[in-house]
Amino acid sequence: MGKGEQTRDSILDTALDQASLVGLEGLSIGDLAKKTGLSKSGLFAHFGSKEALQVEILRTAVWRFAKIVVAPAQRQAKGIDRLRALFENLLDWTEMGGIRGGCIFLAAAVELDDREGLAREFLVESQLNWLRTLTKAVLRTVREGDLGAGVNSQDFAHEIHGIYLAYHQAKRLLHDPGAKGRALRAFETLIANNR
Amino acid sequence: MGKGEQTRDSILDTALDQASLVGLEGLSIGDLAKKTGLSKSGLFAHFGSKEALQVEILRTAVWRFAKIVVAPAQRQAKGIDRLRALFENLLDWTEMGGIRGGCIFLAAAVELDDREGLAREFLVESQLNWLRTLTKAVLRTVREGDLGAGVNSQDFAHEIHGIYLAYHQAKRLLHDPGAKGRALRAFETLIANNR
DNA sequence: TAATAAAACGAACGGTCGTGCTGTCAATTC
DNA sequence: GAATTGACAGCACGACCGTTCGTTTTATTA
Repeated sequence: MGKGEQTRDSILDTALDQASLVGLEGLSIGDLAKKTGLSKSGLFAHFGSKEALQVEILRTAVWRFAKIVVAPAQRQAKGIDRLRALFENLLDWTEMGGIRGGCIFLAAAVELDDREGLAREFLVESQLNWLRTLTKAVLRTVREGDLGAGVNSQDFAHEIHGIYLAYHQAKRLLHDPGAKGRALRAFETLIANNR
Repeated sequence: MGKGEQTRDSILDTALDQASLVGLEGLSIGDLAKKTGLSKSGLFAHFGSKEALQVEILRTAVWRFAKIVVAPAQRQAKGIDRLRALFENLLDWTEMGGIRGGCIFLAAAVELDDREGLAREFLVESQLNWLRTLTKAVLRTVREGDLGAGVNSQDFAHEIHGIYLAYHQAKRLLHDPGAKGRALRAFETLIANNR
């Protein structure tokens, strides 16, 4: 790995963390340069535009998400175990990934939903991809017999996603200590109601 | 109502809409002045600081939410009808309220969750208040016999909230035309599973 | 209608924003 | 070890940021 690539990666590490705190738009190149010990123009040259930087931040996040949430779950037996692993990994993925400001995909979702451009397009594709992964895991769980044959896998995936969203907000905005317990409970109830 | 108050209200109408599009921080006073036909300093004098303006925007949103979502539901019979009215009003409240950028409480939640200050405090109080309203409606539904006695009203309220969050994201980020149908289905399934 | 108070304006403040351009220094390649 | 490429710094740009000030216009009250 050449020098440039190395610097670029360390910029993106810092940028991801920072963007989770202040948002993709709120993030400033000057501030990021200060935090990484580079000059503003030196940092800027790595990406060429702020939008490109934002896309790369999202790409970094996707990569980390895959490593922390998806990959370990694939090592579980297909069916309910794998689905549960996906969900439980999801709950802690930002902490595991060293991201202080919470799930950047949720932050970006509300920040970009009215904008247009490459960052939005990349985010939409990522989210669709995640929902597909979740849906597929549900479908396999049905096939394994751990969920009833009448379960609509897509609806089910969205319900799991909703539990995550509520959990995330309760934890990060309301500082609700019961958030995680409630999320786990909601997940198990959802499973139990659809056996 | 004096002239000042009148102007202030029309500023807040525009500001609420704009903040829903670009966020509470992304909103700029100069741009807002242009859109309302005022000078920057003239507008600024109404609030004294940007943070105060943000709080007033949230207050405006709360007021409108109460009028569109909560008040009509109170005219329904207590129990399942009222709970359902709350949920269904919730799904369309931003369109009904003439807010183009989606639910500002969700946008503000991810924007403010790492900040501190009056805006964050106001938002937390608002969200807790909404969850209490929802919880109370669930509790009454249990008492009316439309939900089983074993239902944990607080958990139940959070699950409804989660359905809303997933719906909102699917609609606004993914432009999923099936979002509303799925949300209504999820709600009814949740009710049916807890009778 | 005159006196008073409220509302809005215009200009300017110090800062920061994203983005160029030019030069220099260091790393890679021959 | 020289030549070439790439990484980064320094400086400047025009634009816009939130905020303050003193002044002028408009609305309210006596």
